[in-house]
Amino acid sequence: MAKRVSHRHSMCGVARPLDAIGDWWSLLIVRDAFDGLRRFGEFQKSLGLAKNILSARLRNLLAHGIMETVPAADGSPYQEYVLTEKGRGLFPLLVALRQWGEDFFFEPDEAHVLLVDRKNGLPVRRLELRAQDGRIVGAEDTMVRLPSA
Amino acid sequence: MAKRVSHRHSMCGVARPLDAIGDWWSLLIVRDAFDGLRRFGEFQKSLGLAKNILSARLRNLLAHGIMETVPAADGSPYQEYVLTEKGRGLFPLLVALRQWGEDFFFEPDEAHVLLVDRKNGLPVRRLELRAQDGRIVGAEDTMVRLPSA
DNA sequence: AGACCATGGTTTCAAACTGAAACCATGCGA
DNA sequence: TCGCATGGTTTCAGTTTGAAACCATGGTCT
Repeated sequence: MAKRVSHRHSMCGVARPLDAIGDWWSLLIVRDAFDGLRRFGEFQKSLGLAKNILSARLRNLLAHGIMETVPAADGSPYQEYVLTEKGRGLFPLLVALRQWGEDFFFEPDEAHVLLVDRKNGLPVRRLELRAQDGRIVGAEDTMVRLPSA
Repeated sequence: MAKRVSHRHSMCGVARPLDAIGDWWSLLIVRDAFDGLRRFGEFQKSLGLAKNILSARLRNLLAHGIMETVPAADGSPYQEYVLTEKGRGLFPLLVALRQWGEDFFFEPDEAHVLLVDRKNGLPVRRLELRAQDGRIVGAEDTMVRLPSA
């Protein structure tokens, strides 16, 4: 479970997060958690994955501090799985994924789930990346700089 | 390769993109492609993955229209792999991943690669998600709305 | 108490996937 | 012609996946 990328360059800033998340199922679990799901059974029903797999993925998310268990909530003798701060930090990633999906995986007229502002129900804008001076920048406008200097 | 999530609800707006990407390796390939890598050998050296796996992942990325092959460039008799429009659309996702990594996987003083503005070498800002009215919104401020209405 | 059931897992086992290494193919240049 | 660089494919053992069966705990009903 821990040896997916044998950190050859001690794992770059993209590989390390990927390794922590684990796999796609984990990300779908996190998404469901953002949607308010908390119980083992809820995740299982929502995602339709095998219980052993769900169990392993939750364990991994706990181990990486992305989710944590809390004793109960409604008095039932079970525990619930909730996002940690670190887990909630995945929100922009999920939004990016969703917006990419909207752009390239749905016909213009095809109905799809929409991420909307709670305040007024209007769809949110696109994610935007800005430079220090406030310009919106894309891939072409940026580059990675090594730790160095 | 195509049956990772047996689209139970015909696959939501998050699962469908995930399915197309394939796996973590694919995302690392895309990241390398953003960094200018184009050749089979370059990807293999950079990522250190087995050639058969790289071959399979590239095939998958091609099949999903995320990358495409172009005849040559420097006259060599080989093809190069470049991002399509769809592939370039993954930029925000990679940025999200990178920023999450910066937040939770590096010590404050630990050196790490930085995404900078080409124009002036300054680090870019954080990704931001805004509502229609311009407010910056987080997970708590949003919800998903079903196709319905 | 005893039977039953809901929830949340673990175990088992066959099939699929992964990845290291060996092999193959093509197009050079010496 | 030989040798080599590049870009793959094939082979095969080891790992992972996932469906199904099983197990455990605690509550409910009678």
